[in-house]
Amino acid sequence: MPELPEVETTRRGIAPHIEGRRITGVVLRRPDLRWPIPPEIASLLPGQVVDSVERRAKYLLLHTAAGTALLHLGMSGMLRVLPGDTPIGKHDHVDFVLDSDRALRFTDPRRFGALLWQMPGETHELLTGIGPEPLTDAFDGDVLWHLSRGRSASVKTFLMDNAVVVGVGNIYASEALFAAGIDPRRAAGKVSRERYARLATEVKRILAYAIERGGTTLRDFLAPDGAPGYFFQELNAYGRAGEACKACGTPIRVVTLGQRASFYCPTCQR
DNA sequence: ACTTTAGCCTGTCGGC
DNA sequence: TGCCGACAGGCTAAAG
Repeated sequence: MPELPEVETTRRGIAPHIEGRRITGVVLRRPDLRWPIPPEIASLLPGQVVDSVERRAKYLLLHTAAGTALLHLGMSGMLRVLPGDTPIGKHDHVDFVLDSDRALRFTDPRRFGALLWQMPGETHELLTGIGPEPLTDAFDGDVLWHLSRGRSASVKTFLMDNAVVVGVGNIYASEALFAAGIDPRRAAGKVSRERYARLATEVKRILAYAIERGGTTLRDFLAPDGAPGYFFQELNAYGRAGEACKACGTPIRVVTLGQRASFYCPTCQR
């Protein structure tokens, strides 16, 4: 399930093959993803050169002079650059045919992903009102502290709120709270300024390290070149219920917070 | 007006 | 072998 590091890994994998290339055709095999694919993509995109591939939150943005294609991988989405004659699989929903005799192929078994369109100068409404990028200076402990005052939701649910900071999903929220020594069940409004500073630092450190390691592979995720992510081996809390805490040996516990499984060490996290 | 919660979308997997 | 429930992330609508 792609979170920010997996989307960034995907961006870095496809960008060298996409940027500066011309899209010669678009094949839409299934228009019914998370939202319907805007049909104008099939007419506007062919002939366009991809100027750059950007990531904002968990969206990938393919910029062209005619507009920008927004791609979201959902839970099971994958983007790969393949030889143009690669046989079509059951869940291969979109091909962007390139002038390099290859194709950028979007595969998504569960179809929670999306392909949307943004005209030049516009910002898609899904990208408005979302929080700062966690790996920029716009995100720090004071942002968390200020926004959290008076909030009764758990600090983990708060950290996963896209209006607070983007790209921190279930896996990395659990890991960052473990690293910061904060109990995920604690009310967001009752976490101190000092502890939020630590939390923001850990969010940045863990996301950056996960990107360096090629993301976390759980179930479906593979980088565009087919390589698995190796951050999985570094998980200290996520998915380790009943296993010994790597720091103190206490069994890791799991609770449900905001409809999400949340893993923590009852000794190290307070 | 804002925060929080519940529901929905779909395929896979484990258990019986 | 086949069925059923649980689960996954993130957006939306409803509730508080």
